[in-house]
Amino acid sequence: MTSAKPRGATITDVATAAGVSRAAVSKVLRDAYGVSDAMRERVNAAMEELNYRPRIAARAMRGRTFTIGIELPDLANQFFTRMITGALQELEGTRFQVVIAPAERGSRHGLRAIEALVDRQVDGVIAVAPRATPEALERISVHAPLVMFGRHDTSEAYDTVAGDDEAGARMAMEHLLHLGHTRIANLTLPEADHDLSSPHGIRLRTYKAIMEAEGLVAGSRVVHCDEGQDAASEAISRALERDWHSTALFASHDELAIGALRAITEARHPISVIGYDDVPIASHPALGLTTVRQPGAEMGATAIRLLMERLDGRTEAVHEVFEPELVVRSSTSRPGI
Amino acid sequence: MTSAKPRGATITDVATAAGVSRAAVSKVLRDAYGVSDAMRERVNAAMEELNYRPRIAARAMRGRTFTIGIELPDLANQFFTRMITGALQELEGTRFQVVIAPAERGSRHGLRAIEALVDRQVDGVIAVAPRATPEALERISVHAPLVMFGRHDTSEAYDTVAGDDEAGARMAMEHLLHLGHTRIANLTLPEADHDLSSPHGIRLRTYKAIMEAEGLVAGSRVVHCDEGQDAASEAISRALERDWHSTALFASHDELAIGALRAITEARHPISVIGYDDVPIASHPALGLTTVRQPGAEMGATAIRLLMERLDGRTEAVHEVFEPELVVRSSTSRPGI
DNA sequence: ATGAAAGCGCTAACAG
DNA sequence: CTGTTAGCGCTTTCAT
Repeated sequence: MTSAKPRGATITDVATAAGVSRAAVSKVLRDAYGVSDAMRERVNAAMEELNYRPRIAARAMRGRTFTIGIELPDLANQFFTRMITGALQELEGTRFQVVIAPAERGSRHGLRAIEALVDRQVDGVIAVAPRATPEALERISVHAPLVMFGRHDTSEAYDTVAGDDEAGARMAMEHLLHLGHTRIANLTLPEADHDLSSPHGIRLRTYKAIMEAEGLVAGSRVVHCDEGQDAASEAISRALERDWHSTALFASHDELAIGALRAITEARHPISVIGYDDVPIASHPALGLTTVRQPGAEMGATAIRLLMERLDGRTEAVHEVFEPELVVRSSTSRPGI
Repeated sequence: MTSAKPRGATITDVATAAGVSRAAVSKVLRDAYGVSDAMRERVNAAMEELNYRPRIAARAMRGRTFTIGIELPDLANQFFTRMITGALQELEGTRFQVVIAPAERGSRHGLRAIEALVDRQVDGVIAVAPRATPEALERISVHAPLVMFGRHDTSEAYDTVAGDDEAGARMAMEHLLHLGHTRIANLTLPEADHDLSSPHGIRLRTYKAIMEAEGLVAGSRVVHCDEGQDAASEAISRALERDWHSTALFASHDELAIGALRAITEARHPISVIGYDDVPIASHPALGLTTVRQPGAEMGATAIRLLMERLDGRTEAVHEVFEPELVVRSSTSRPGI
C-alpha cells in the first residue's frame, strides 16, 4: 500500500535508521570482518524495517556482481536445459546468480545477447554461438572471462567446452551402417556449410567423409532447415514429397530429429532416424529416439568451473572435450524401424 | 591479444581519445539532442578504436537499465518457452533486453531468483511463482514493477496475467466425461493442495467439484508428484503397480501428462490422458496429446505490455485473464485411446 | 553545440 | 570495533 514509489531505501537510509555509519551497513551486507553482534542486529532490523535491497549496480562499480551470464541461441532446445542444470548445480551454495540471455531470433550469431550480458556487468559469460567469429569473441573476452560452449577453435582469449563431434557423428553413422542402410540422408542447419568447425559443421563433414569412404556417395543426401522442430518437420515433409530414396536419416541434433520424426510418422514412411544430444524427451517410449548422448550437465558444470578459475586468476586458455556415447532405442509408435 | 586485462575502456578514455568532454560522449551514447555530426563521427571512431562498452551498472545509478527480468520455476517446461517467445517478440525493436533467472531447484517459491533480478536493477519483472505470498510480492513490487504470471489473486501492488483455469479444467473434464469415462484420476503438484488459488489449485478444485457433481467421487483419485516429467512418470508408474482403477487421467499440465504417458505406455495400460497448456511437443503425432491450450505467446506479450504501461506511469493494477481452448488429438503410438 | 561539475549507491582503504 | 572519505562510470542540469 505504499502510495509513493520511493524506488527503495538506500544504504544511507539504513545507516541513519540504525544510527550507524554507511560503512558499517556495508560490512554487515557483505558480512565482512569487524562488526559487533549488537550492531549487526540493529542494522538487520533497520534493513527489514525499510524493505532495503542492496543495489548490485552500485556494488558493480567497485567489484563483482556475482552474476554469471549464459547466452543461448534456442531456449526450446532441451540440451541447453541440461547444460544449465549442471551449471546451476555447480554454483549451488555460492553467492553467484545465473541469468540467461536468449539470442534474438534471426540474429544468427548471438553476439548482441552476449554483449548485453557483458554490458550488464556479469562476472563471466558462457555462450553458445557457433557462428560468431573468433575476433568478435576475443573483443568480448577483454571485458569478461568467456567460456564458449560447443566450439572447436582454440583461441587463447577464451575457454571452450565441447563434445567430440567427429567421434559422435562416426558413432551415429556406424550404427546406421551396421543396420544395413546404404542410402542415408543428413538433416542439418544452414550454418553447417559455412562454419566448418562448428559442431554441426563437423557432424556434416564426418557424415560426408564416411559416406564417401563407404562408397555410398550416390545414396547421400543433405537436407537443410532452420533451427527448431517445426522447421525440421517442414523440410523433411517437403523432401518426402519429392524424390526421397533414403532409408535412414542422421539428424544433426535431437530437436531436428524429433521434428523429422513428426513428418516421417505422419507420412508413414519407414525411415530410421538417429539424433544427437539425447535430450530428455528422446527417451520417451513413444519416440524412442536413438541418439548420441552428450553429457550436458557435466559440460555445464565444467563451463562454470572454468569460469571460476578465470576469476581466480588463470590466464591461459583451456579447451575441454567430452566424449559422446551411442544410445540405441526403439519406439512404440514405429516398431521395428 | 591484449595482454593486460584493463577491464575495458571508460567513457573518460573515449572522451580523451576523441578530444571531447565526457558529457559529449554520453550524449552520443544515448543519441541525445545536441551533437554535431562531426563530433558523433569522432566519438564513434574512438569507441570502436578502444573497444568501448558502456557499463549499464553505472548508468543504472541514474536511470533505467532497459532490462526486463523473467523468473521461471522450471526451464524445462516448454509452456514458458512459448511465453518468452511472446515477450521477446513484443520487445523487438525496443532497447530492452530480457534476462531470465531460473529459480533454484527446491526453492519452492522462486522468491530468491526474483530478488536477484531486482537487486540487479532490472526495470521490471515478470515472474512465475504460484507459491509466493502476496505480502512478499508486494514487498518486491516497491522496487520494480511486477507482473505475476498465472496467479489469480488481485493485489493492487502488481499486475497479473493468467488463464481461466476453472474453464480450462472444466473443458478437460467434460471431454473425458463425454468419452464415457467415470473413473478419472488427477495428477497434480503438491502445491495444488495448499495454494488453492494457484493454477494447479484451481484445476484440482475444479476436478473435484465436477467429480462430485457427477456423482463420481468413488471413481476419483488424486496422485501427487514433483515438477517435471520424470517425477510424474515415477508417480504414475508406482500408482499403476498398486491399486489402479482409473480409465482416464487429467494431468495438471503437459509436462506431467507426458511423464505419465511414459509410464502408461511402458506399462501398456489403456488409459486416456489429457494435459494442459499445449506445449509444442504435445502435437507430435507419436504423442498426440489431447490438451487444453493456453495462448502462451500472447500471454507473454501481454505481460510485457503491462510492464511497459507501469514504466509509463500507470499505478492501478491490471489483471488479465485468457481463455483456454480444448485441443483433441490422437496418437500413433497408442491408437484408439 | 559543447563542457564543467555534481551526484547516483556502494565499497574499500584508512583513521580513530 | 566503528566512522570518514574518496572514488567507481555514467547521466544530467546548467553555464558557456
